[in-house]
Order: sequence, then C-alpha cells, then structure tokens
Amino acid sequence: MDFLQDLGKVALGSRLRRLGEVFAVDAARLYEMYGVDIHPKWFPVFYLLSRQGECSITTMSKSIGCSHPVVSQVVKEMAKAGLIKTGKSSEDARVNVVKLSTAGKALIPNMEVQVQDVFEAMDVLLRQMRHDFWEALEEMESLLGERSFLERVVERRKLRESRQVEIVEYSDEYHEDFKRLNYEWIRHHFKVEREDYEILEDPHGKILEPGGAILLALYENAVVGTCALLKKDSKTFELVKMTVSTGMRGRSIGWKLGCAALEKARSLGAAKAVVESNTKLKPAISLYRKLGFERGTAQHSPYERCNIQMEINL
Amino acid sequence: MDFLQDLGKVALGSRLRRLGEVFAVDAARLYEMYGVDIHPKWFPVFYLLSRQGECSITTMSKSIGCSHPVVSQVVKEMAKAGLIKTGKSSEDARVNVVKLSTAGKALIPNMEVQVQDVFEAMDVLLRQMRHDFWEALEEMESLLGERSFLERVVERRKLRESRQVEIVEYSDEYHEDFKRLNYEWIRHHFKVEREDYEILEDPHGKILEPGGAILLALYENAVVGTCALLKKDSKTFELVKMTVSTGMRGRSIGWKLGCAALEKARSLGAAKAVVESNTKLKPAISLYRKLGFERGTAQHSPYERCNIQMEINL
DNA sequence: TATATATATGTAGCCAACTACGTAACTTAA
DNA sequence: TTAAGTTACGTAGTTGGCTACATATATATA
Repeated sequence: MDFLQDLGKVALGSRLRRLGEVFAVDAARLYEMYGVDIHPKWFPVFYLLSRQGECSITTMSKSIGCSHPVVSQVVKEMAKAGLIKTGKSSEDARVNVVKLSTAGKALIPNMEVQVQDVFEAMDVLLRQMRHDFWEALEEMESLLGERSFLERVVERRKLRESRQVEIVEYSDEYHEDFKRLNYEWIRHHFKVEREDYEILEDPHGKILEPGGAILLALYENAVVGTCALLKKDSKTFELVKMTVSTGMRGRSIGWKLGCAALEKARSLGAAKAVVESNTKLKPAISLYRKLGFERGTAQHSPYERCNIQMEINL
Repeated sequence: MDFLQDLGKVALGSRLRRLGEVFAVDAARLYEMYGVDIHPKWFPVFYLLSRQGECSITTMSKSIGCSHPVVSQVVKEMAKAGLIKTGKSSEDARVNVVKLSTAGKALIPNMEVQVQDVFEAMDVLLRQMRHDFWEALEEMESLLGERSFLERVVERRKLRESRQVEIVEYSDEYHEDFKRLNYEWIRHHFKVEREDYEILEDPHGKILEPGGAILLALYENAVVGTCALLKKDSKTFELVKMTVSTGMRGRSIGWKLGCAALEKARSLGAAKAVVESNTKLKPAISLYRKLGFERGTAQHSPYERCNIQMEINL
C-alpha cells in the first residue's frame, strides 16, 4: 500500500474505485444475510421493478445509468431464476415489458428491510464523520461536471509548457524556421503577397538593418512562434509576422511574444506601436486587445488581407 | 440517474466506483496524450519499476495492492511489448526479477511529466473545493477500517429487531416454547438436573402458584427468550430460567427481559432479587452486572452447575 | 536425510462491466 | 407507399479484475 501513498493524489481514481469495491463486497454479503436471494448485480433492476411495477429494458438502463446489454443480461438471468416475467408491449412490439413475478415480489419485504438498515447504517456513518463526505462527493462531482479532469490536466500542461517557452532574439540560424512558420500561416488563411516574400526572404535587409527587431519563441530548442518589429519612423514601430505554430497554440505564447516585442520597442525608443490585421482573425485581435492595442484610424496598408489597424501608446 | 438519486446514500458504493471510473477514463486518454504508449492497466507496474529499478512479481502485487496473477499478466504483456526484461533471481530460483528495458526506460521522462501535471491538476482541483475531499476520504477509510460497513449494518439490524421484541407474561400456549428454549441451553452448556425438570414441566405449580412470574420475549410472534421469578420469601425473588434463543443473541433481548423481570419483582413487593449462575457464562454474568446485580454471599444452591450468586436491592 | 510446509509464480477460468454490431420494428419524408 | 433514418433489443466479443489450482523451489523439522 506504500504505493498509493507514494503516488498520493495522482491515484485518487483507483482509491475511489477501491473504496467503492469495499462497499460492494459487503453488499454481496448483505443480500444473503437478509434472505434477498439475488445476485448483487441484479439489485438495481430488482429495486427499480419493485418501485416502478414494470419497465422496458432501455428505461431501466437509462435510470440505472448502465448500458442496455447489462440490463438485458440481468433480466434474462432473473427470468431464469423465476423472479421476473417478460413480454412484448402491445403498443410497440420492439419493447420488452419486464415485471416481477410472484416469487420476485415475495422478496420485496426483505429487500425493503435491508435497504432501510443499510440506509440507517450509512446515515449514522456519515453523521459520525467530522468531514461532510456526502457534500464533498457532490461537490467533486459537480466540479468535474463543469470541467472534466482531462481538461484540467491539459490546462496544467499548457501552463507548464508556456513556462518553458523562451523568447530569444533573431539570428541567422533561425531564418528557415522564421520563413516556414510565417509562410505556413499566411498560406493557411490568405495568400502570400509580394511584401511577405520580400520580408521573409531578407529579414536582415528589411527588418533589422532599418532598425527593427525579430523575436522568436523557443520550446525545447524548437522555434514555435515568431514576431517582428518594423521601424516606421523614429517613434513608431509596427508589429508584424506574429505567428505561433498550430500545435502550440493555447499556451500563451502569443502573449509572451507580444509583451517581449512591446518591451523591445520601448527599449528602441518607440512612443507608439501599431499592428494591422484582419477582423476574421478573432484570436489575433483579442490578443492585441489584451496587449493594450486599441482600434486606430484606418490607414493605407501594403497588405491586401488587412482591414483593421490597431495602435498602442508606449 | 433518478435511480441513484432515489436510492440516495444506499448507493454510495456504486457512486464512488463510478466517480473512480471517470478518472480512469480520463487517465487512459492522458497516457496517449503524453506519449506514454502503455495500456492504462500497465501503469502501476511501470511506475513502480521506474522508481524501484527492479522488483519481483510478489513484491509488486503487494505494493500495488492487487493480486499477483494481475502483475504476472501485465509483466508478460509488457515484456511482449518490449518494455520489460525478466529473469530468474540468482539467490532464489523461484523469483522472477523484473526490470524496465531500454525502451521502457525511454518512456520515463514523459511519464514523469505526466504524473507531475496530473498531480498539479488534482492539487488545484482539491484546493478549489470548499470541502476537504481528501481528508474526508481518509476519514471514511479509517472509519471503515475500525468497523466494516457490514458490521455497521448488522448492528442497525439488531437494533431494529430488538425494538420489535415484545415482553409478555406467560400463558399456557407458551409452555412448549418455554420448555424447548430452556432444555436447549441447559443441554448445550451443562446437563438437565432434577430441579430443572420439575420447574420446566410444571411452571404453573412451581413458579406461578407460589407467587412468582414468567416473562417471555416475542419477536414476530415467536418466543425468542424466557425468564422467570421464583418467590423465595415475601421480600425476595430469584431470577431463573433466563435464556435467549441462539439466533437472536446480541440484540439486547436479555437486557429487556431482565429489566422487565426486575420491574415485575418490584410490583410484586420484592425488596431484593438474587440470581445464580456459573462463572463460565461470561455474557450472562456481564448482563446481570449491567442490570445492577452484585456478587452476593455464596449460599447453598439446588443446582450443581451454579458457582456464583449475585443479588440486587430493589 | 526424508518429509512436511511455505513461498513465488504461472495458468485456467470466472465475473461484471463494457463496446460493436445485427435485426426487427417504428417514424418520417419524399 | 416506399425509402431512409431511428429506436429497442439481443448477441458476440473484449477487458481488467478476481479466485483456484498446479508447479517449482526453499525452508523447517523429525
């Protein structure tokens, strides 16, 4: 058992299942003890029928919350044991109407006594606890209902990965990646324009030498995002070539790149930064807004694809 | 789902298991997502080996807390998948020393990242809760460790049954039951003596007519216990023929009979009641003590089997 | 030393859940 | 009214756990 201890909270699932098993084992003994001579797995069906009178297979599987083959199987077994009578419905020949036989009904009183005792024992047990186990269980179920555990883990993963993302300055070794990522996203959404080609093929001549900058996001030594600052005039830079590789989106890499770029612009003496985009690109617009950009006065853009201009005072 | 609602706390077991399942399903997706290309059920073995280096089958089954065939099976499957190397121990040719292969070890980094993320997600989830689910779980486990759920239900049952036990005065219709129960217990522990025979065959002449009384415990209209008051003198009664049927012990029936008998003695004007027994009969002695009897001065008893005399002032 | 018992493992088979798929019956739309 | 889709149910096969039993080896005891 040191193992569960060791794994601790990671093994909560197994732990819950195991605790459930403990109850199940005891339950099996109880049926015997109370003279309710049924297989434990029959109980849900039996109980349901004792309450509802008659049910179809599907109705039962839905209210019990298990697959219909299980119910079908159980009904077959119980019929063989003489506890159940089945028959076709007169209204819909597909449905199998199931009800308790006389022998089955004869078990009801014992079963009710058993349920009563089990209920009381559980009630006493729960009231004896310092923690409200029942409420805690409900809360856990409801939280997992809002967002599954899987989603929660994925979120942690993205967080961890984003922490491992590093922003670095451009150097020639990144030229291929810089081109690849940008051509990819442009081709995916629009088409490559003359301006794109010129910049991507000659980042040195078109961005760096005129006094701009290029930043790259690295994750595990691979380039997963790019962003550049184009110098417009002594006090103004334009944010361009901002992209994050498809597999790494949702990890705040755009945010990191954006922050780093604005920081860089400030250090280069900028008073204002602008960015052009397309209203189709919702996530991009929303990122720029989060970074502090606001819708600016529309100006002539060299790109066909741009229909919105945003700016920020630094 | 109305079913679980309806059954409420009675179905706690299923509910726990189901919640455990939810985690298990998500876990299965996670292995894939993290590139830990293993069957979910392999995880415990894999994790253990990644920590311990090498283990035997039994060691693993013990620390994981599952049966050894499962481990044996998993090891076979993992070996087939090339993740594990096995070999006989040099010290003990029975033990199968299991360790990760190079391919298996290659998965460790991914697995560790996964465990880390899962741990954090769980930690966040638990800290987000108003109730302390983790503590509640521990408390529940510890309570069930002290006394199993089965025992708790049995206790409720006894309580319920004892509430249904009724104490009535003797009448001739009970003669057979009175005799049967008493002969049974005497024969079981000792042997029937002349005195027993006389009283049991003629309760009217030996008990009632001299001014004594007989009380019976009824459960579902069946006699499940007896007790009589023998008049010794105007102020003293002796408690005799106190017995409870074997199947109904542990339901405080003796206590009920005893209380009723003392009450009856008082109403008959007694100032003192005595009882004779044998020190071998621990439960009987302890019952008398609980009723208020204290060890009295030993007197001559007509029964061979008696070696202790107790009395109480009413 | 011979024998009895304990231990480590593997094999076979059971069990209760599941999914996948086929069939029959009903419902809807052309 | 016919075709297409939906629903109810059963069957078959999978899975992950279990227990029971068989086998080989170790250890303890007469």
